[in-house]
Amino acid sequence: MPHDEANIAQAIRASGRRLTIQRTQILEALHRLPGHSTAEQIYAAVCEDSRNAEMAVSTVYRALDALAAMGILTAFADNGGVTTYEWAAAGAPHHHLLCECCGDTAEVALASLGALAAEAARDHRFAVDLRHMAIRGLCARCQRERTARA
Amino acid sequence: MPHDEANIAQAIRASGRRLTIQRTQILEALHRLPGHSTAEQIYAAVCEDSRNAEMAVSTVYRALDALAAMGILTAFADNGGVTTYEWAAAGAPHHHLLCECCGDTAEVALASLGALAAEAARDHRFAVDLRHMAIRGLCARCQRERTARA
DNA sequence: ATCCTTACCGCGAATAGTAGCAATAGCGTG
DNA sequence: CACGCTATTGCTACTATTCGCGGTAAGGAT
Ligand SMILES: [Mn+2]
Ligand SMILES: [Mn+2]
Ligand SMILES: [Zn+2]
Ligand SMILES: [Zn+2]
Repeated sequence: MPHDEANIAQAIRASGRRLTIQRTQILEALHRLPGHSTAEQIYAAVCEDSRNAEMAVSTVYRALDALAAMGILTAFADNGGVTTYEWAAAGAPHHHLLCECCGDTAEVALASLGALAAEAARDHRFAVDLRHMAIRGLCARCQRERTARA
Repeated sequence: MPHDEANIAQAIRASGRRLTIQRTQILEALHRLPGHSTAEQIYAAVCEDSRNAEMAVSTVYRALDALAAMGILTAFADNGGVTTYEWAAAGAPHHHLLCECCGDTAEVALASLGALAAEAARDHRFAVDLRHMAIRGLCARCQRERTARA
């Protein structure tokens, strides 16, 4: 969860990983980008900075994967199936409502997910990953359109 | 939800879609395959049947998509990100617990998802799609391994 | 049975993301 | 600071899935 340079660097090394220039540049790009970003967007942001040498896209995918595995970033698959990243520490813990119809995504905090996690733990000894969870369904607008058409 | 030939055929036509031989063969393959299947597996099953002429893979993807949109099949992205299909009417309504660590998936019924749907509807006018929902986290075994290692 | 509309098919190209591998470069150690 | 181990990179090939297009064939209506 550390959001500042020094702590992130330390966390990366403490986990047996290495702080490469590529990862540094990716983290810088993430600091510049607001909210949710995809690997392609982050790659583009890295390329934009003329001080950076060229980087392979696969490096971005692998770096984001590693940062998410460490809990520094959170990831979720948006409606197009594209993986989307965000600082884990950004704002309050929240979840995503993805409309299957229009593709819209909303950030919300759902209290009843606590009960879900408790039930899964009690009945199935399963530890639900609540961070940045994506829930699919229909947004208000698309529900209206669907009932209007029927 | 119809599981038998005649009802499915009728539902397909009623929705303005067409019951092509390709779709018939895909439905036959689905009847043969047990549990969850991926598009590739269904494609392989269609090809296996020597009575069938060759079919393009993209046709399978499109057919499964259409059948899922009609509610005849349900789909969810398994741990590898591979889309997995199942008869919507098969067994009791259930959900999936996907272990992010070992990739294992378990089928369970979670009562507290009702409260989640209610909360999303009340606070965000969002209709959660509870059918075949996939929840990620850590299975019992992987939790044990993780605490043992720490 | 014949016609007409248009949903659907096959094909080939494009996309997001992963995997394998040899070369490179962090970083803990002496 | 030089050394060695191995995590990581760049590249390329590959997988799962989607998309556009011109041709085909369901199936409702004469
Ligand atoms: Mn978010
Ligand atoms: Mn299932
Ligand atoms: Zn919507
Ligand atoms: Zn597991």
